[in-house]
Amino acid sequence: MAHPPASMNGPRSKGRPRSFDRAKALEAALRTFWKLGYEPASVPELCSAMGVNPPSMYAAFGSKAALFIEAMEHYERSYWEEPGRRFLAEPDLRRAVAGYFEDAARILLSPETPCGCMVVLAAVNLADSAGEVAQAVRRLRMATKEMFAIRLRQAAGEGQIPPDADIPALAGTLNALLEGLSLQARDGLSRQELSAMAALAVNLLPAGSSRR
Amino acid sequence: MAHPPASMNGPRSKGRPRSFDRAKALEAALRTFWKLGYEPASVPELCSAMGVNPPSMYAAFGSKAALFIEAMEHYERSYWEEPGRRFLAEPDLRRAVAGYFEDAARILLSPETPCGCMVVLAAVNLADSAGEVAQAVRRLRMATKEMFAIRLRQAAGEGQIPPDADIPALAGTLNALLEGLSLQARDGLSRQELSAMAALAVNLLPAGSSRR
DNA sequence: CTATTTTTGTATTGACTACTATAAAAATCG
DNA sequence: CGATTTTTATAGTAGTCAATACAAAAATAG
Repeated sequence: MAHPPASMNGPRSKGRPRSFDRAKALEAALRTFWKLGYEPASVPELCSAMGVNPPSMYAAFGSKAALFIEAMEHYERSYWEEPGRRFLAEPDLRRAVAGYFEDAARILLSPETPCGCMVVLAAVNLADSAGEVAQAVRRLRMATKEMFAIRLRQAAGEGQIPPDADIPALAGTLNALLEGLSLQARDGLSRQELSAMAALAVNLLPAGSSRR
Repeated sequence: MAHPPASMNGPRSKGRPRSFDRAKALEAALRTFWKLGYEPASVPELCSAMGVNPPSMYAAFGSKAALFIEAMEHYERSYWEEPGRRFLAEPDLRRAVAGYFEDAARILLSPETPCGCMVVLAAVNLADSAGEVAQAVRRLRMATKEMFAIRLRQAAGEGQIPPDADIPALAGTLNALLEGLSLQARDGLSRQELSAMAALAVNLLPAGSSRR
């Protein structure tokens, strides 16, 4: 515990250097929250997974709620940002939807990570005291729905779906199906089952104006 | 507290009679679990809603877990049994699906009850110690999926969907969408929004053999 | 009546929760 | 060097959790 671990900090500040890697500790916390959920993950269990004692965790992250929110933001960036970019960039709407739900099935049942989506599952049924966490999670869920809506508006402008399509309802339904898949993943369905279900998502889209 | 309240028990047993209505207490517990979730609903809070002290609750129901399971079974019978019967009895598959999801939207956002489905939402993210509850909830969720599968097999036999349709995937997708709607309901969507989404469920069904 | 049985309310149990007071340790600054 | 600052580990804090020990109360049985 003599030298500071490899971390790219600027000019060393004055006090005793931190003896753990903040990013790795956050990753460990993410895994624990993802697997157990917000409230079942106790602070001692989190700290044990992080390899850190409670006072160090509180000094570095502030509180259990702040640690969760930071872990969730890291999760979103690590797992969903790139699929989201592909979804928005794919010119063909049906290919975009099929591709996104394929990505989702892969993420939700990756053998290397806990089952299901952390944002959907890890913060359901919170006590009133965790209102801060519930708010942050809801905001992220709404962002995904809005992403669907953006891509659908674009498709409506290009005639890939009828111009009078009910875009909020479509976006909401895609979002509901996506969140439902997380529950299925945690209930133990196989990767094949989940992929077969994801492939049906495109059926929710109404026919393009070129076909009617 | 002199006479036993109106209850249709057989020959009175020996000891001091119960001073509360077991069925009404169960109903109050159901509301509390439904609104708060399994773990956030504390025993003192449950007992307060039931108008009963903890020892009486434990004598009547056994444990918090047993109380939840009994409340959930009562919930299922009270709210979903009849829609399920209609779904299985309706001869036209598309009308059956549309009707069931309409019913669901109404139940999930009834102004008189908490938002969302108790079976889907009230027992997500449980601590390991609540394994008994998690198992009971999962069993009920699987029963709903099996109900979809039964009706789809019947429809495939009648040519309302292609005979080679992937029925497990279809049933799973309908189930995932239904469960996703519960999350949307709890996230604050309106009855109109939820109904519009529910109406899209029939689009998941492949065209009947008479059309290809 | 007394004996027995069951429910009642009060008050508590030990275990667990998130969080922190304290002081020693380890770095930089002057 | 000594002074300052920050992190560390130990050992707690107060509060809440599900579940109960206990004895008074209220019924039936004989």
